[in-house]
Order: sequence, then C-alpha cells, then structure tokens
Amino acid sequence: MADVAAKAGVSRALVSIIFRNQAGAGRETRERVLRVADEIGYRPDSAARLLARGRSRTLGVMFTVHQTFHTDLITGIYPEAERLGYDVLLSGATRGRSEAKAIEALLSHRCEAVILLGPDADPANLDALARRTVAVSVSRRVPQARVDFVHSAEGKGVRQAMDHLVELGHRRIVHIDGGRGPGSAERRRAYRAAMRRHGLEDEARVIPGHHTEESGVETGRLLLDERDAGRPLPTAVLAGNDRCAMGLLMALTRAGVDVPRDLSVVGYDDSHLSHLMPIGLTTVRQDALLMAEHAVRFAVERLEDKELQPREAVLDPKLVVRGTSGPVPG
Amino acid sequence: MADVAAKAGVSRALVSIIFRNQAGAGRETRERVLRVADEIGYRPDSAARLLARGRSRTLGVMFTVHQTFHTDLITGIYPEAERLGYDVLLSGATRGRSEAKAIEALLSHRCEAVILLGPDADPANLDALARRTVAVSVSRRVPQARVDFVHSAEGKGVRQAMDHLVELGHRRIVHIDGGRGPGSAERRRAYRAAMRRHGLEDEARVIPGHHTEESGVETGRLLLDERDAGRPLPTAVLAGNDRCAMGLLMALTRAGVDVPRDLSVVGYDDSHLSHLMPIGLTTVRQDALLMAEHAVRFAVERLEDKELQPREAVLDPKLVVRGTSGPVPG
DNA sequence: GCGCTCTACTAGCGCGCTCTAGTTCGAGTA
DNA sequence: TACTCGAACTAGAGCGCGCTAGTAGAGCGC
Repeated sequence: MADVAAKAGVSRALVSIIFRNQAGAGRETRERVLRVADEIGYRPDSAARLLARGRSRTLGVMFTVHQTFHTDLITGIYPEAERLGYDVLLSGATRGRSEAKAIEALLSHRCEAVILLGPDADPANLDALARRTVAVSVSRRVPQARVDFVHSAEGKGVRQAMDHLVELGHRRIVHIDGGRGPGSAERRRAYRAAMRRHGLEDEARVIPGHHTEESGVETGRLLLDERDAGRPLPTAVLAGNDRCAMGLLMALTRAGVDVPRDLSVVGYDDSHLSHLMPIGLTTVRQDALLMAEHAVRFAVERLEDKELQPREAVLDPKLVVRGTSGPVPG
Repeated sequence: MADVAAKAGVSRALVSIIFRNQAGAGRETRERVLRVADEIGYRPDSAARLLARGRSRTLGVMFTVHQTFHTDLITGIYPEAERLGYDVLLSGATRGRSEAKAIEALLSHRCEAVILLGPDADPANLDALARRTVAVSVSRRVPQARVDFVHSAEGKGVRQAMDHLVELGHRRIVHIDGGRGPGSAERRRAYRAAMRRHGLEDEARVIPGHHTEESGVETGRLLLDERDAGRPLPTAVLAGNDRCAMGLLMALTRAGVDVPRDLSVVGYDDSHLSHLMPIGLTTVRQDALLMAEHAVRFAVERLEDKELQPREAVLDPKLVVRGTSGPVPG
C-alpha cells in the first residue's frame, strides 16, 4: 500500500480511502491510484483491514457436505450475504470432521456470526457457542440455546402431503423416519396426527430411517422382503426427505414396482434432486432460497443491533405434486 | 491479551509465548496464565496473529456445490491439511456465483494457496491467478498456467471399462459426453480409441451431454425415443460420470428397460452415489482420497519451497464392477 | 568471589491497514 | 477584499499479536 501511495504520489490514507470506495478523493486521482495499484499487483490485505477496523463482516456457514438440501441453501446464502455487504465462509462437516471442529474453524477465522445448517450438536455446546457469538440454526430447533431459528412448518407440510395421499384413496401409508435428522421429530408427529385425523391410526407405521439414499434403499428392501413374506406393500410412502425417497424409488423401481401405479412416494425438501426423475418427485417444497435469506438476515440484523433477541422464522412449505403420486391401485 | 497479562502479572510477550505453546515459560506461570485467560474468556485473535507473523497457514478450496465428486474430494482434503498443520477454507461456485468470485473470496481471506476442484475458468485467468499464488487444479488440465495438476489417467480408466464391456460381448456401445466437464475430452478420445482398437469404429457414437443427472435423463429419453422410432437401443452406455449414469438409469428403469439385462451402464468417478443403487453402479473408481491428499501435498510443498516447480500427479483409476453391467442381451 | 551458562521473563518495534483530526487550497459570498 | 466553506488530501495513532534482542537472577564450577 505504501508502494502504491509513493508511486502515485499520494498518501497512504488516500489510497485507503480509494480502496474503500469512500468519498473524499478526486476522480482523476482515484483513477491514477487504481491504475498504479493494478500495475504493482496490489490487493488490500484483509487481515490487516480486519484488525484495523475491528470487524470482519464475514458470516460463517457450517454445513454437511453430502446433504443436497444444504447445497441448495448455500446457493441462497451467497447472494443475500453479498447484498448486505457480508462475506461468506464455508466449513463442512464430514465423516472424520465433526461439527464442533467445523464451527471452531469458522470462529478462528473471525466470522462474526455462524449459520448452522441442520446442526446435530449437543444443545449445551450450541448454547456455549451462542454466548460467544451470533448463531442461527436452520432446520433444527434448539430451545435450550440463544440462537435464531429458521425452519419450515413441518406439520403443515406433512399434513398437505397426507391429505393429498388420502384424497387419492390411500389408506396404507407408511412413513420413513429421519432419525435424528432436523425436522424428523416434527414430521413424525404430524404423520401420526394426520393418520389419526383421517381415522387411519390402525394403519399408521413409522419405519426408522435416516435422511440418506441408503436409508431409502434399505427400507425398499425391507418392504419387498415383507411382501415376499406375505405382507402387502403399503400403497403410499411418505419419506423422511428427498434423498431417502430417491433411494426408495431406486430400490422399488428396480424390483419392478411401478411408481405411482403400484405405490406412491412423497419426498420432503424439494431439493434439486426432485426434478431429476423423468416423472418428477412429488414432494413438500421447503423454499431453500427464502430460508437462506431469512437466516442471513437474522444473523446480520443481530450483528448490527446487539440488543435484538433471537427470532424464529417459520416458512410455509408447499406440496408440489409431480409424478410419483397417484391414485391407490385397484 | 493485555488484560490477561496484567491480571496474571506477566508481560504480554509471555502470554504470547504460552499461547503459541513455545518453550520459555515456567510450568507454574503457564498454568496461571491459561487459567486467567479462561476466566476472562480470552481467545487469540487470528487476524492479528496472521498480520504479525505474515502467514496464514490456510488453504483455500474452490468447488462446485452440486458436484458430488467434489464433496468426496473435500472429505479427503480436510484430514490431510490438518495433518500438515494447515487450515482449510471452502468457497463454493454456484449458479449466480462464478468461480472467479469464489476464488477472489479465498484470496481476500488470505489463503496462501488455492486448490481448484474441476475449475472451468478461462486459462488466461487461471494463469494470472497462478502468478499471484500457489494454485492446484484437480481434474482439469490447464497447460497454459503454472499450476499443479492432479488427475486420474482418464485413458486407462476408459480403456478398462471398454475392455470390460467388449469382453461381455457388447458392440453397440454409446458414450455420453461430459461437455466442457473436467476430463471429458480425454474420456471421449479414449472411448473412440477403444472402439477403434476393438474394430468397432462403425458403432462408435458420442452423444453430447454434461456431468449432471439431468443430462443422463435427457439422453435416456433420447435413446428411448429413437427406439420407438425403430433404431435399436445400444447394448451398453459409458456415461460421462456417475451423476449422468444415475440420471440415465432412472430414465431407463422407469421405462421398463432392465439394467443390466437389456442394457449395461458404466459410470465414472465412483462417487458415493455409486453404492446407492440396490445393485450398485459399475464405474471407474477415481480415488478421491488419494487425489485430495496429492492436491494438498502439492500446495503445501510449494508453499514451503518457493523454488519448486508445479508438478503433475496421475493416479491410476480402477474399474469397479458392480451390478449395472452384464453380458450382452440375447 | 568471579565469570559463566541457562532459564524465565520483558521492552518495544512492526505487520498493513482504518480512522480521527487535522491542513491546504480554490471557489463562492457579502 | 476578506471571509467562509467544502472538497481533496495528509499525519499519525492504534488495531492485537509475533518476534528479536535484551535483562534479571539462579545455579554452577573453580
């Protein structure tokens, strides 16, 4: 920076002003300085900038690398953060790299706030985190911690899906659980409630699972084995999420089960996977873009006004009927 | 830090020494300082630390959020970087956020080197980047730029796949191209060469596509339409990558085509998708872990020895035969 | 008692930037 | 002409740490 200043014949302060796009520099000088900087190959050093102004204007995002819905969220986080003048740093949790480690990395890189996508950490740890910094949880409610919370109204989504299936004449509707996955508990509860409301409690069945393709494949196998053992297939399955629905579809289709003629499948998320199948996956749309925007806004607003209390945003999901759901067979 | 020093009754320098785990502090003092720091809630400020020592020991990774193989690579990058004492920062390219922007973000966060996963940027830009910093390209060769390069021997992989198919009796083998995707050109060439080598040049057919599920679905539709118009289906398809193979499988299976009885499908990458299908995808395994390790090591070694020239690592891929390939029908 | 070494510690500069409180100068105003 | 005012620019402190060069004092052999 000193070099640029010297070569352009101005003070360092003016160079600083120009690079911050601040008023107070003549048009001509501005251009000259920028040209010189370009020649020298000067780029402002963010570490020093950070240190000097005491703020990083950076948001950290913790996500799980293999969750497709997270990548959809990230796609929405970037533009909204940029709009508000913030940088985004990503830190992935993988097998072999815990969420705690991922979060630690973000903090040590001076993120002012962290956005956690479907965190699975111990609530106590999250609370400790929330005391140190501004934190936003997406998809997972953590009542014990002072965090903002963005999610969709799981109950409403499941209810729409169930009403849709019942309207199509389905009664033997099975739910594949999402285990400890974010939103699973709510979805499970809503499934049970819907079955009860439609007078189908005797048919209600929750099969334990996860939010992964593997889980869908396994459940598919299980159902097929049961069929071979004499128990009829359900006529509809409400999967824990889209990935699970995908796995299930692959397993069933592979075995000659025609979806939706023989069996209907409904997913959850409307991640970009849903459009892939030639017939399209009927699923409950969580608006990733909108969720991302809320998460970013919550974080930023709490950064700018420290008195603000953590908030909760509940977005209405919407059933998207595509090709994997149809009238009950027969 | 000054507070800690004051409260513990020592100098700031000693606190610094203790927090860097350096020799030169008494055991007793060390404990006292750490205790005091904990009470105050002091955490070393990485921006200042960075500024003072002039090195960040941070690697930046640019990836495409929706590419499953990239997430596999990331899973391998983290542990290797940690082993070598480096931090990792992720920056994703998405629709609406170009690679250039993603890379810019990494640099401005003071990454000492950038690892680019399947970069699709203009070679000239990459070269400009390579002059500014240490850069490693994974999967995509950029001969014009001073970057390290890690890839698998596409030719060998394709050859193994083709030999496998020909051994099974296939002759009408189609290749779905990966467009501008990394490795596509090499795979296409190797496909053509293999067809020629087996005396099948008349049967050779390259269908333009991309490294996405959508592309697989589209190609599936195309092939089915052609079949309905009287042109026989190929007996085997070599897809551009696993995602493409997945899309193809969904489209075909959906239409009642039995894989592998009626048609064999071979993917490329062995991303975690490959294990999902009940029968498993026959694919060419690129060892993501090993590729990740090489990429990290190249970057780090060039950082520690500035004289080092960019290098190239070619890893041998390996055909993994699973359930989607079988003898030619009839 | 002396010089020597070794451990434990400290003073203070500098990393590259931002920001406050100025100074300079030319144009506008009474 | 004398004064004000705003735009353009500058000096220099300070952000929180790392590091070099140094000091104080204890322990040791002779």
